Amino acid sequence: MSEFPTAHLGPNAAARGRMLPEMRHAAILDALRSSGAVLVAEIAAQLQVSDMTVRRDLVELERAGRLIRTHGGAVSASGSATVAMDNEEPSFDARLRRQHEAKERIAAEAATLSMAHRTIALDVGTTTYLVANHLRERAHTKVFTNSVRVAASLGTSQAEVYLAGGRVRRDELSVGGAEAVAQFDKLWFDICFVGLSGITENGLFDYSFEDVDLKQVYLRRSGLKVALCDSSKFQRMSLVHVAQLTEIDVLITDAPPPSDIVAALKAAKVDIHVAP
Amino acid sequence: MSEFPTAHLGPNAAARGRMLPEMRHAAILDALRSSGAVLVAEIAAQLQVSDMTVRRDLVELERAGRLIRTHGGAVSASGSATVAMDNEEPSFDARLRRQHEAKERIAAEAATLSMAHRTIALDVGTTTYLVANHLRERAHTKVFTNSVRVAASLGTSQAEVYLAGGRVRRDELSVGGAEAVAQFDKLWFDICFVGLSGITENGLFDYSFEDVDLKQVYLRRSGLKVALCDSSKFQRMSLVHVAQLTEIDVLITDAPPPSDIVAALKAAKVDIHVAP
DNA sequence: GATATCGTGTTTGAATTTGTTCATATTCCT
DNA sequence: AGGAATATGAACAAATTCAAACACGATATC
Repeated sequence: MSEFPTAHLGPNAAARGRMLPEMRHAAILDALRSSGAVLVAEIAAQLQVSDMTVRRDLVELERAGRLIRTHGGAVSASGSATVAMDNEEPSFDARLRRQHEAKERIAAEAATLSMAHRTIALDVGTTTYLVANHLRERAHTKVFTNSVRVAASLGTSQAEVYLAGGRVRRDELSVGGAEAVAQFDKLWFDICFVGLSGITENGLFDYSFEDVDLKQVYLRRSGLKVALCDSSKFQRMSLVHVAQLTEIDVLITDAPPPSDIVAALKAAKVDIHVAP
Repeated sequence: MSEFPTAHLGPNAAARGRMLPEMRHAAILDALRSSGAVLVAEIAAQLQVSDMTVRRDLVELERAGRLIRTHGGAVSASGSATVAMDNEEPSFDARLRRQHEAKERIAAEAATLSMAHRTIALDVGTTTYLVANHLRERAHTKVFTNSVRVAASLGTSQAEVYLAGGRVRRDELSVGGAEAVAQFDKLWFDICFVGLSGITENGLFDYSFEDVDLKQVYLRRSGLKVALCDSSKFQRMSLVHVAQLTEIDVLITDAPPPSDIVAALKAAKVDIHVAP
């Protein structure tokens, strides 16, 4: 950490010396993560800056949605769940915002489609994460996933959650590896929802080869195989080929795909759901 | 600090210093959850504020529908639940606030102790969660856990995280079950940190029988077995007996335990670390 | 090298919160 | 019932906290 003497008050006080705003922000969020609330005066003393500076930091952090300001300090955002789930995560957050409305429509449609099923497999990804939010009130439903985010989100809901075990991928917070595959390959799901990063007439693609193994497990071990794919991903290939079009039963998207993809999907007997 | 020792009334006096209104609200609701009813004077003494302030808090909380005010205090809103169950486990957030400073000191000590080790097993719980925050910068370290919270927290850090697979327990977000046990029982950890909810000369105790299986795995499969236990848990038994004192190597706590526990620990050859 | 820009600290007055006092209302006890 | 004891709420005072405006220094830009 810091090579300054420190040795002050506080558990990990980065004191004295010039300090970049980002370091202060990190310190504030760190304190918030461990105690759920911070006080302006306390932070100011610990970081050796004026109250006003701390307040300006808090304003900025609040605008970014990382905390909620109150009189005298701030409390943790996202309720006070302290799951550190909604923290920066540049990639995931950025992707979540991108095409958000389309993804939300797709997620709602997916939730409707899942109504009749009791064991649901949920892949990793932003769209599937939004699907999870729709399943919160669903009692007597078992959700199987390899996404730590989905597990954390549904961990406070009615649904029963089963998480695959194994190595946790950084940032994406997905679980992968042979162990996870073996664990889920023994099961059978009524329906699965698989996220994608690209679709062409040649099949389905994703950028992370670490997550592909489990996508294939979901597709192999489910009664109804549903792919979720917003319109920005049409005609895009990515790093890894996940599956052929014939390997899915339903594609949920937000706009009609180009005609060649439609033709290929028809040939593969895939239902196309365009979310309203 | 220029205040009283404060450690007189209440099992967990979260007093001292300034306090955000939100923290008071949380404390009130927490007390309400565990005992079903609260008294104005009691809360005021415990939080070191005037009665009037407590009343204003209660007015606010009543308007929000979180409780029902009575003469002299308030009772729980959703009357049905909250029957003063002592074996009931309070919410994660409530436990995180309770004895927070002590837990943070324990966590820092645990982090220091873990320095020399490369594969670390981290149990579920608030104290172990705080330990995780100290491991964020630790590269080339593998952390094994059954806590979704720990995995989410460390998922954006330098450390490598391995999560056990299985059923996710509601609220606590811990993974449990035969699958998880089998998965970790094949491994060997350099050091493990196990959280507790009680310790007596007869051994270690915990609220949740669902989490005990994995605690025992950690203790069975680790080179150095470390228990984390703040001083409010001395002489307290809980639902489940986790292990004998002889089954751990180190106990980290925040204050010297009562003499009979010390004697029993000495007999069991357990190192006692009192975090400064 | 001069100027603009950004971040920070200080001052000031306003807004919010908290503590205190004192009538009034409620509960408890005999 | 009556009356003592206590809780309550309104009003006010004191203490904090907030935010806008300005000043200062450092860095960036031309």
